[in-house]
Amino acid sequence: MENHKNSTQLQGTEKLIMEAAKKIFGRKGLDGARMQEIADEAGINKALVHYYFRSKDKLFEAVINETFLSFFPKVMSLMSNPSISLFHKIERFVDLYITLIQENPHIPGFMAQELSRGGADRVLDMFKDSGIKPEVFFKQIEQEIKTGTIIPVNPVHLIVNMISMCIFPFLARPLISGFLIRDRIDYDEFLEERKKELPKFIINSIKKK
Amino acid sequence: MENHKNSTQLQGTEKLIMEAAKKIFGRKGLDGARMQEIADEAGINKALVHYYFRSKDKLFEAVINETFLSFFPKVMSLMSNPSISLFHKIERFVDLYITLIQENPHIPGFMAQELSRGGADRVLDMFKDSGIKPEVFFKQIEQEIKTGTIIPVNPVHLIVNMISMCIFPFLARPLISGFLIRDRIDYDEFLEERKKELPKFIINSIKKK
DNA sequence: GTCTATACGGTGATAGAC
DNA sequence: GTCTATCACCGTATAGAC
Repeated sequence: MENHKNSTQLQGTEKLIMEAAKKIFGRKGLDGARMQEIADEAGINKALVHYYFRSKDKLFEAVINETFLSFFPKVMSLMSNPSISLFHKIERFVDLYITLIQENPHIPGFMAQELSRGGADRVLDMFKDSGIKPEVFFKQIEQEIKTGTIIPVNPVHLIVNMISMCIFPFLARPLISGFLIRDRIDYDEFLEERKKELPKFIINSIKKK
Repeated sequence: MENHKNSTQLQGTEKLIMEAAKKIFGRKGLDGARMQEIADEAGINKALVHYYFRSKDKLFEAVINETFLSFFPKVMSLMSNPSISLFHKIERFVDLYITLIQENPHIPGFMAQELSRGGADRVLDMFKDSGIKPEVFFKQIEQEIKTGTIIPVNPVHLIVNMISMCIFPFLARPLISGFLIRDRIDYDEFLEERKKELPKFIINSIKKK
């Protein structure tokens, strides 16, 4: 895999374009986005976008790479750190995950799109390239099961559950907001509450009583 | 809201188009899908699609309506049935939800797309039109909290958790499959296992010990 | 590097024969 | 109802001046 600059290294116009592209692609997808729209968002001319990234596909590719590279390593290095206890790890996972998405709101849109586009292979590749092994987390779970701290669970279901509950609320944000209005609750409030409640929910579900 | 025929009432060519459109729109989205592609999938001519549905947008609209109408009522009538106990309701919810999606694999794609397109209002409207009140479910939770059967939980988080864990695995299917290969497990196996494990997981997480 | 103007292809939609 | 042929438009991409 080639080397990729990440956005903090990019400067000036190129960075403007990247940020604009994240926003527009994240909202409308590869097909729905217009190069004109991205140019407008970046406050520059349409031709310049092509000057920097050659084609729409190339630009999309670049955005995908940067998005996942800014995300996976952080989460994964947490998960594969063997010196953090399982429960503590769950707490930090939820907080990190939700916080990262709050700071990069385009991520869920990309996840969904890239996955439905059949881009799973790419994601799996990045995974391997990151040099990080999820086995650490799996082993940790098996260990706690033996110790009797938690009840027997399939680690795959557990991790799927965790990720689902962190990401999906962002995709369903407009829907949830609709419900929250009834209670006069703000969506951001809801998320902050969630950072506290979700770890409890998860730990409770596997803890031995 | 106007009356809509559902797919079981449609016949012949019109039904062929609807089914093809579900498939293609679900995979590629409104913008990514091509009328030609839909026509091919239906085994008919492109002009005929326009003959039946006037425009691409109208067709998409029709597919969205039918999709949600074939889904919401079933789930919602379950949730708002006050004579089913909370735990039993959770079990049936998971099974019904996952089974419905297995039978209509295009649903998750639509959910994600329609939501990211800002179609939440439409969904909320359908909700209201269905004449069903989620309050029943909420009240039931509050009741069980008072009784002491379950620990105090925010009902909104609980329902969001339930829906997240049912839907998201379908969006992430290609990713999960990648992981499962390692264990020589089939995705359908995984789903069947999930129908059994998920209710336990949810009930465990709120049950008082 | 940044702009304006334009070429080019693809796609939604319609007309009209059968 | 179903087809073939065609139009009109829009969006990507490039050429070329500054």
